[in-house]
Amino acid sequence: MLDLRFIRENSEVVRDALKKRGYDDSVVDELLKLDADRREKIKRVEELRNRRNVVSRQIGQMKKEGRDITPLQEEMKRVSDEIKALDDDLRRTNESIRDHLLNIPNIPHPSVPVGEDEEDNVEVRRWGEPPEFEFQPLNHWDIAETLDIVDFQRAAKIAGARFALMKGAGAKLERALINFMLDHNTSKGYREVFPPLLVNRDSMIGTGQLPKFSIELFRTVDPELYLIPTAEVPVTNIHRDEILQEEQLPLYYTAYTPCFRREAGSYGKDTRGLIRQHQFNKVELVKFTKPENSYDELESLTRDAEEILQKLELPYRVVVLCTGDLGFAASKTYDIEVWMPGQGRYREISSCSNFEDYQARRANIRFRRKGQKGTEFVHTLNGSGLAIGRTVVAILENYQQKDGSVVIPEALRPYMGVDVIR
RNA sequence: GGAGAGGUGGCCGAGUGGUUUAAGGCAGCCGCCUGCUAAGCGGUUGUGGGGGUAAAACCCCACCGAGGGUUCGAAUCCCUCCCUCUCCGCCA
Repeated sequence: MLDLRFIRENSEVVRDALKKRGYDDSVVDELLKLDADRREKIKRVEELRNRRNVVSRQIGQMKKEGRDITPLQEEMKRVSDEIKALDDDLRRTNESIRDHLLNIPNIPHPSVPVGEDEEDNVEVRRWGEPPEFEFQPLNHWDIAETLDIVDFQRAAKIAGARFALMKGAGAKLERALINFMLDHNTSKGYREVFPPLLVNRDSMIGTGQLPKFSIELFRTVDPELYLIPTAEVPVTNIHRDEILQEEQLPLYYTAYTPCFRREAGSYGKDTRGLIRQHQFNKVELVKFTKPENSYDELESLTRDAEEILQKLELPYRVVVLCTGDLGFAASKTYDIEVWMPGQGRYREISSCSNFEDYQARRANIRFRRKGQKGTEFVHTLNGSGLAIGRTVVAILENYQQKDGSVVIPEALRPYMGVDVIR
């Protein structure tokens, strides 16, 4: 959420940001009107409240002295009624302002390239060479089914489309990758947490999933809770409504969680295989930082995620998302895309973002500088480190052998206990 | 699921309708005093918002788990909800 005062004082910046993202900017004018209206009403209602406070004190005094207070009481009755009416009015105005604010995306960082869609994302670096095969490389689902390590048929019977049943070495590969990544991340100074997988509405609003993107979420009915689409949600909300001390920052967390996504609107996309599932595992990186450090922290967070692919010796590239492709709450995002021989292209395996104070303002996460009055919002960042399912895909496809077996990357062998899946 | 207790400022803790529109203590910060230290004395200490100012100072409003209600006036009375704790039941 943006600061209303910021919008008031920098309306052109906000309008410009909305246009770059392909959003309608008329909301700015509506907000400015509501804001002026709000402040006018606050002024009036507070004057009335002040009058009521003063006179009520008088009444108490007079009553003690046994004087007649009836006329004052009658006047105050009218004042109170007026306050009540104005309060109702003001509440509606505030709600309307909040609705508008919650639906305005974050402002892209100046370094973010302007563009319409993923075609306009800009590659910033590559690592590794796509492997050469002396045979036609297979899709991961063909490899997996042959090895009998993923069963899509039975998963569909149990749950439906976009679910997978991992079996044998497939299940173990999943578990090995989780442990491997968590160990890597904790060695980089991230504190491991295992959060709730169902969260309340306030948490979803805090990180920006609600109210705008409810269609993407699975929800329980009684009580009303939401299945997390990413560990970003519960982990960022760890410090919701808190005031941190400057010395506590930066805070680094890593969490393994399953993630649940409706994938509404992606019908027909990646219908086969493990790429796009309703339930998938992910290891996440989350940072809380001081504002002046957040962009350096974004760089190091991205490098931390990249290192996992380097250790696994999987070729990848890093792209910076353009304004049109940038997520709603993000100011700047690097996608890490791993090479997938079965598809002959790079596919997203991690998304590392700086949200600046956008989530912190929604979730009310602040800090106090030593020796200074007042508070500031922290900056929040997160990135996948990494998506497990897609890493499985990358390993199966990049390490496939002519005989149908799959070699396990060396760094992963201590976790897998075997060198080859056959 | 049943029964009960409780949620007050960084912490402890008083407060059941009007000099408590949050006492007192602890901790923190500042200063003073003392040639003896975890001693004494005084002051100070939150968050958000509106106004004001060149910027301050300053003035005002709100905040005692959340939201409603009663009242001239609510931490205090009433209603709904949330959370925590204890006991019972059930349970991985």
